[in-house]
Amino acid sequence: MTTAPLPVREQDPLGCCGPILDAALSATDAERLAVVLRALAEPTRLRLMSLIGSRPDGEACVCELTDPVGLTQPTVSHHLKVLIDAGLLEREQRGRWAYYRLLPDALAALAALGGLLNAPPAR
Amino acid sequence: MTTAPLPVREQDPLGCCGPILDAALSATDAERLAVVLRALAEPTRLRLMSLIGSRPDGEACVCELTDPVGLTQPTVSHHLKVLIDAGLLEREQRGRWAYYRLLPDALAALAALGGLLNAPPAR
DNA sequence: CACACATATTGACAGCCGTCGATATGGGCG
DNA sequence: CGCCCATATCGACGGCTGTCAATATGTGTG
Repeated sequence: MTTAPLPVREQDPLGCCGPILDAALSATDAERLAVVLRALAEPTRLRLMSLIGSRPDGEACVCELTDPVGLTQPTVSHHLKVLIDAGLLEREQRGRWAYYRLLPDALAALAALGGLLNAPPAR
Repeated sequence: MTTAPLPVREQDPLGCCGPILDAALSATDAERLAVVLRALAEPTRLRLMSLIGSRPDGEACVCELTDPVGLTQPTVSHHLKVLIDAGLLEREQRGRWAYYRLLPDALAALAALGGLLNAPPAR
């Protein structure tokens, strides 16, 4: 009891935890990762991602998103652009509408991030 | 070619992808997740997390962190506090030094996030 | 071509955030 | 107790960002 064990490391001491925990992140790698995380670290954008991803066909147009998030159309378009620039969404114009879809990386990231919802800050 | 397949969904159409992709995120859940992501969405804080996590004993004190990130001690202390408030780090005072360690959620999150480093934005 | 509709862009403004120097706090040592 | 060292807090400043109203762009329709 004197030493609380490290929760994951011990099971697989050599390289189980991905590049971030094996060696210190370089400044450029940290910036690259931060670009993606900055895009996700905003409640509205998280909801947009979730709204798009939870559609049965996996896509949505702007007009279907403004209402659920309760913001103006320009603001929603702005957020979608941020997500596209981060490499998380793709845009496809079909007729008058623009359809947005999650890219594979985004799917993986959101699936992984879901785990954080079950564990509120450990006070 | 006409329809690019969704990369993950098709393998397991019902609930494979965690809570975020199964149903639209509520405003409060989005805010809860954003709190954690805001803390991680900063290059310096990512490097601090990585530096701490990649230590052989899984912990580090402030004096060991200021040099690698190249910032002043107050700034590093500030970042560490942000990470603690987000429930990602724990602090233990031992003698004159304060040792920081990654919490289990942080370990899981960083391990998952590592995947994003291999895939630059899909232009 | 003129119009209507969906979306994108622009410009402005308020609030948040990363950084620093200066200073306070807190623990060990003589 | 008085000093030193490690860390935390404070106050200030500049830059970034989320939001909106107004307007521009683009796409189908009559």
